[in-house]
Amino acid sequence: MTQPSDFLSHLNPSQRQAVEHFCGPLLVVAGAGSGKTRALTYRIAGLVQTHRVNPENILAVTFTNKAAREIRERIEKLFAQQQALNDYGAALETLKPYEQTRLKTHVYKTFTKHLWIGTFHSLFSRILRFDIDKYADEKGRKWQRNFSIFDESDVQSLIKDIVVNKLNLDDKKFEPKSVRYAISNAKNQGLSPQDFEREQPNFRGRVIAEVYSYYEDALAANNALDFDDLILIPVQLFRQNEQVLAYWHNQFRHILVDEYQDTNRTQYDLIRLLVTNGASSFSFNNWQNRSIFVVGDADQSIYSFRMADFKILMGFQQDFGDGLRDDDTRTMVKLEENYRSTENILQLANHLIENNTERIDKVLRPTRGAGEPVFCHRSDDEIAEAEFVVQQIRNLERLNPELHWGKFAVLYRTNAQSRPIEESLVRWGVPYKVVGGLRFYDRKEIKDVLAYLRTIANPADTVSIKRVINTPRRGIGKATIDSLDAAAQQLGIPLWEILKDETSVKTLAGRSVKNVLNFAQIIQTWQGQVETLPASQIVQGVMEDSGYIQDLKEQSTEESEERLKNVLELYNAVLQFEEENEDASLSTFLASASLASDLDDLTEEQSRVSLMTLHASKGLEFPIVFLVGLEQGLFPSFRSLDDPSALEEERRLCYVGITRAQERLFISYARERRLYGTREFATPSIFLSELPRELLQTNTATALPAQRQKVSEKTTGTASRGLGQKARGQADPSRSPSGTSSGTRSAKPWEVGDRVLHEKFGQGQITHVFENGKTLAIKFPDQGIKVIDPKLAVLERAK
DNA sequence: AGACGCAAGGTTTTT
DNA sequence: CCTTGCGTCT
Repeated sequence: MTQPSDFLSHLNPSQRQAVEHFCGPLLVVAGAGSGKTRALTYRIAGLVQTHRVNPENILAVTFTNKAAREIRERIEKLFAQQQALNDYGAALETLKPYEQTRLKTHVYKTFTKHLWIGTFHSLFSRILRFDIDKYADEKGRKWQRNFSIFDESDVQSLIKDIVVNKLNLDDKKFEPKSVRYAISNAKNQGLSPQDFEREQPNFRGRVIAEVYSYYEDALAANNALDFDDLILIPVQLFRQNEQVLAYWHNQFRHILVDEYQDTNRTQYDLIRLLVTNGASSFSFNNWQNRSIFVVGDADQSIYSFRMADFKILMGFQQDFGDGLRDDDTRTMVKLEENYRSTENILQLANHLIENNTERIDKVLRPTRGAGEPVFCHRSDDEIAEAEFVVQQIRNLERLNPELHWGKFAVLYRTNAQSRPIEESLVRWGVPYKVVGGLRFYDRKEIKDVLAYLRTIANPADTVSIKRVINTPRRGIGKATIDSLDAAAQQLGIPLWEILKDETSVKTLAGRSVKNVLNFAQIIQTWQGQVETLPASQIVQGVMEDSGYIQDLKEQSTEESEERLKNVLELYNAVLQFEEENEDASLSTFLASASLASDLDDLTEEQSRVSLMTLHASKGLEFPIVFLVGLEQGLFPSFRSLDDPSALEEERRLCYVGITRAQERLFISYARERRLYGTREFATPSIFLSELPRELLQTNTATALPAQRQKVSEKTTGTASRGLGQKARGQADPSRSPSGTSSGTRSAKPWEVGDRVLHEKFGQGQITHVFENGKTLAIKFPDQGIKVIDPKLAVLERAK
């Protein structure tokens, strides 16, 4: 295209240094509002245009779909602008709409489509769709390319099932939630079940290791992965198969990582493997046509509870860089000019964060005027606080024509704090939205439909089958499902193998045979179409055939109407997905649905006040920001009060909150707050005492008091009451390999290994005997395994 | 199979 | 205080 100098002129010297970087390592320390996305996008554009790098060789990793989308769109726009100058000699904006569209399509087809931009999870799930069949874990567990991705609730119930039913343990003592957390942490540190077990000194740890191992069995049996696996398995695959690693190492010559402070150990390992091809990173020195470019800000590291480790960012210089000091290094650039906030707001942020010890020296430099003073407000309680916020919003909106509701944000530490604010907003008729509430893909009806689709895409996915087999109600009760499932488990085959076999169903399903067969028929029909029909048609077909739509229509309650609407919304999402992805298939759609936090909210609400947690606010900006609930024990959270590094993370969270504000910032706290039903006196947050008085305007003459450390007492109320008393229904078949058969022609009981002759299926061999011979599993050479009732079938001994 | 009642537990949660 | 989930009852 044209000379890159065109767009370099939009950059300050530090940004330019980052963007002009070609090969080798570079750490970009990018303060809040310093234009890091700009640096990232311009650099990618520069790689392609100036250095003629093939877009397919560029891997840009983010943590959110939103960030990935933003980068992609901005690159597209950048290219389109260049192309406009080339083709028309005019700015893109001055062209006719259809000319703009033509340009953008062209740019997409020739450049952006080929870039590997996405989240860690989506990019590496894509890689696993190519290569997971080359992987086996240390116990030999294998997965296929049509794997399902289990969400958090699938995973939790799986773990609960293991704790209660497999290990017969008390789920009070081994809460599925905390066991799950431990397993997730293990995976995020790159530990397999065996690795993990070796590290466990005590009983509890070893039990968790056992759960972990069973959990992996269950995932493999379902041909399913959890979120952590999408990172961990590539790492392990790359380590065990050097051809696979070499392939991707060769593919991704230029790797960029956004929000590098949020990477965890496993993600770091993954990046390192791709960069170094498995060579020790310290000795790795071959930067020929290759780069690693990371952007991050240790001061905005707020996800340590999800195993993110900002020390990985702090170690970059030693890991990959030249390790030289700030003035001499050629592998680090700092972006310190802030383009977002007024000087008053920035000074406040700078002062606050200087109270942290663990950081990279960095000061945000203002580029804008001083602005209004930051206002710190004290209220009597949370109701008064909410009232204050809403009155401020109303006044500002009324007095400033340019300030519509969408320019305000209220940020809080915990979701529970939204309620009083919402109530006030409702009372005064101010429109608002709570960001990051219930996710679209977490709705029951959406999960139901997705479970149907997963059943079709991946028949081994027993979790999904069980979810939908009787949804909507089709007369398949618990007893029937248990009997089918028990047989499958004892045979060590997926439930679906039983369901699709008419004979087995007839043997096991009792009164519900017809219903089960109908269900299996529906699924099987659409399975046959997966390769030939577009995903949208399968979705539509299944939703109708399954009676799911019909059922919702018949209910015709307010709730079911809403659900119906959502299901149709999902169908639209599939259509949209097909438009945007030429490799759209049922599997790829399901992956994108599992990895999406929400539907693409393209109707960017301009007319509502935004309410969200501080965590959810990262990466966003608003002209007017309210930061509420600045009280000890709330913010900072009581769990951080006795842990210095946790307290520093809370402080970073506060720093994130402050730096969201562009024009005006309001901070507030209450003297008394309702918490879990009881009113409690509140102490002003320690963070307030760290803000310079002269930058604050207050509503009280009272100086903000020095904070008193209040350690709330944690209620420990788990009286465990012995082991779980759940009856375990089945006799162990291995204890009674033979049984008595009443209605067969043979007096001698059937045994495993017996050769039989079946009236219809011919020669076969018994592989299992259930419940003293009431039913048999017989393997026929052509028909596979069938579960058969010897009382109903004409069965002879064969030799 | 569905509704109702009670007990427990309640930071944050990009994927 | 309020929400969620499970178990029991009909």
